[in-house]
Amino acid sequence: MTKHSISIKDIAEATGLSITTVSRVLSGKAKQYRIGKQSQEKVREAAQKLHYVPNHFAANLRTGRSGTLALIIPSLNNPFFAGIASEINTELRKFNYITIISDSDENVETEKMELLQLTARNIEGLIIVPCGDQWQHIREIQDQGIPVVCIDRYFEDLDIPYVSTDNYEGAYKATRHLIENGHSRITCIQGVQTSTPNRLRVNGFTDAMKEAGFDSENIAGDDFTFQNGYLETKLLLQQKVRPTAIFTLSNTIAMGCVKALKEEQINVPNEISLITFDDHPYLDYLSTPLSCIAQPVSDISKIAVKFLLSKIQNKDISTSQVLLKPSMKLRDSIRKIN
Amino acid sequence: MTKHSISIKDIAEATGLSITTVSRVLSGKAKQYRIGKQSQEKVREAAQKLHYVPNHFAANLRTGRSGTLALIIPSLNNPFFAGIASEINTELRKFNYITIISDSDENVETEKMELLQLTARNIEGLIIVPCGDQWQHIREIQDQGIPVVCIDRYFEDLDIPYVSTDNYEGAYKATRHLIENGHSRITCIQGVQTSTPNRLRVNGFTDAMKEAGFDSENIAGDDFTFQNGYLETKLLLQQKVRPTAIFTLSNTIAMGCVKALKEEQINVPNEISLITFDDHPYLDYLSTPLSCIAQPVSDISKIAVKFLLSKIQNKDISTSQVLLKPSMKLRDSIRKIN
DNA sequence: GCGAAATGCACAAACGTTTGTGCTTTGTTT
DNA sequence: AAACAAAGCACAAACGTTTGTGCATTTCGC
Repeated sequence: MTKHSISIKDIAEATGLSITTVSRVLSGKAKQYRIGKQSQEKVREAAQKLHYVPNHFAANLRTGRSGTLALIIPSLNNPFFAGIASEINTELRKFNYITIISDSDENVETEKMELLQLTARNIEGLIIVPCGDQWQHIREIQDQGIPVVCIDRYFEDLDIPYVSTDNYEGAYKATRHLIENGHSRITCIQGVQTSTPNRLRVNGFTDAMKEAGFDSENIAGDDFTFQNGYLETKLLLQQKVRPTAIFTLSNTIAMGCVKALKEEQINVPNEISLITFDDHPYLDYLSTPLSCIAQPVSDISKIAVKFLLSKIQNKDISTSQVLLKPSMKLRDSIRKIN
Repeated sequence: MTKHSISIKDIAEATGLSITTVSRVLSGKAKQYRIGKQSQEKVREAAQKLHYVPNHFAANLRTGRSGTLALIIPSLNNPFFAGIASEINTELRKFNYITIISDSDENVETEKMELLQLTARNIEGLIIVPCGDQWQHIREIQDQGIPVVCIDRYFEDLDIPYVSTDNYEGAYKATRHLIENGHSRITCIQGVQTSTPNRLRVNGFTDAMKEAGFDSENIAGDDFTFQNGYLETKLLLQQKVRPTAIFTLSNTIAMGCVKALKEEQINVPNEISLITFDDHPYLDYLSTPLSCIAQPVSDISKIAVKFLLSKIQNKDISTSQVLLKPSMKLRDSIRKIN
């Protein structure tokens, strides 16, 4: 019904003050520009009564600041990323920012498109879980003066800030745990090989295996997907000598693996032990509750937000790079063998 | 590095054409305003070379159209809603809209705050899963001329369009299925009582029970949460006469229920059968794969988008209200008893 | 070749804010 | 009472687009 949404001009007319004054009161600059108490009161009252809603577009056109931050993740359907999104969304709201969440669908081209769209909307900062090994377009954003923070996946040796898990240690710990339980034929099902986290996780795995004097070459797969986990496990089970344990490098891979194991009627952990990267509430209720390396999702998100905001405010361009310690959650998916 | 992001003015200078012409070419109005082929070419070339990125703020200030739609859901952490969000996000991108996803955290006040924020950003439409039984603020948005579509949860007898599942039928079917398998002592664990879907689901349950001549009063709980499912199941198990089957009205409730059953070492389905509303990939891999009433999430999302877009384009204010048929997915959580 | 129609483009206003600057009024100091 | 500082406010430009209108120039029918 409201034909024309009301502007500060309307408030100016209603109060008999100037547009300037109204703007200054409403944007909290009253003190700075010495607007009298009474005028302030009048303005606020009128704004209330007229249901004034500021037009961000006009304000942002003028100031260049959009009050909008962007979050790009590979997939909202992945509970791990959904968790991050939720956390970051609520965290940023506390600081009066609105977050535009984009789903790159694990596709670098989509990621680039999104990024273009987002810059057109003058985002003031970006938190991104890059979905490929390309970083030029991300770096470009940063070079345009827009603060960027990578989370989960990141690029080593680049001056883009990141906060992630100590993937090497997580994988090393998981592998050690399997070894300590008597396993020596362990297969690792990995994700995208070019991604840093995957590389580090694989390193953790192979180092632990080598240290123990075991074959560290049993690495299969090439994608952080359900399908990959499923297929690779299927293949694995057709070998003459099966592994005694599988280490999957993500929750999606793990679920595919579980599906394959179930289809082949392999009992976990009696026939094959299983441990995975990433935690999820559901893991507790699977037919065999799955042991895992849990990433500190909440901390990662909060620190990423902190980095981003401090960069936005201080224009502090020092590169901050942090790795948080993962924790191991033991459930019932690992059997001790002699 | 790029000191000052380049505008159509820069392109105008580069090409020797006027700002007007550049604008018209770039916004696809070249034909309409009879801009010559050559000029068009020059403009596009320059835009390319200068890496022109349009400033939405300016454009939107002028046109009033923001290219932004909003989606409000109760929780990104709920895979059911995350799925909807993902679907809608990608669907809307196809139409060159950007979606702002907001998480109301199952809190009406937050929902209202979000909505206010969003109107300030001139959203052109809203898809919402309302988290309470309050509708005034939503209705207000619609009255402002902004198309609104409710999904999943909605308000009966109101002229706000919605697309959801036929909750009554889903619940009725689930209950019938239990009854046909010999169950008569069935407890239903419900969610928020004031919500329409919950009410209809309960109706479906009680109608099926009454029809069969069974006690239809065994309804517990009051929240769509894990905790509620957990607690109510715990209480349930302390009764002298336990139900032979449980019907949970959401995936979150189901998981809480599963946790409680597991703690009390109740075997599903041997001791108690279980069926739930909402599907999820994980359900297949639980210790007992859970039978469920699956909602057509993808269809719901797509139809909602369709409604919204048609309303935006045609300013068609006819109220569209649709209920889609749910499907029953049988897994291994229901035991046939004599 | 003449008038009319079609083609190709530019002027300038407008969208709703923010903000540097400057004008008036009031208060304070001597 | 003169001089000056502080308080309180308004003017007007600017942000980067879009768009109604109008002025040239070309094309065409005859």
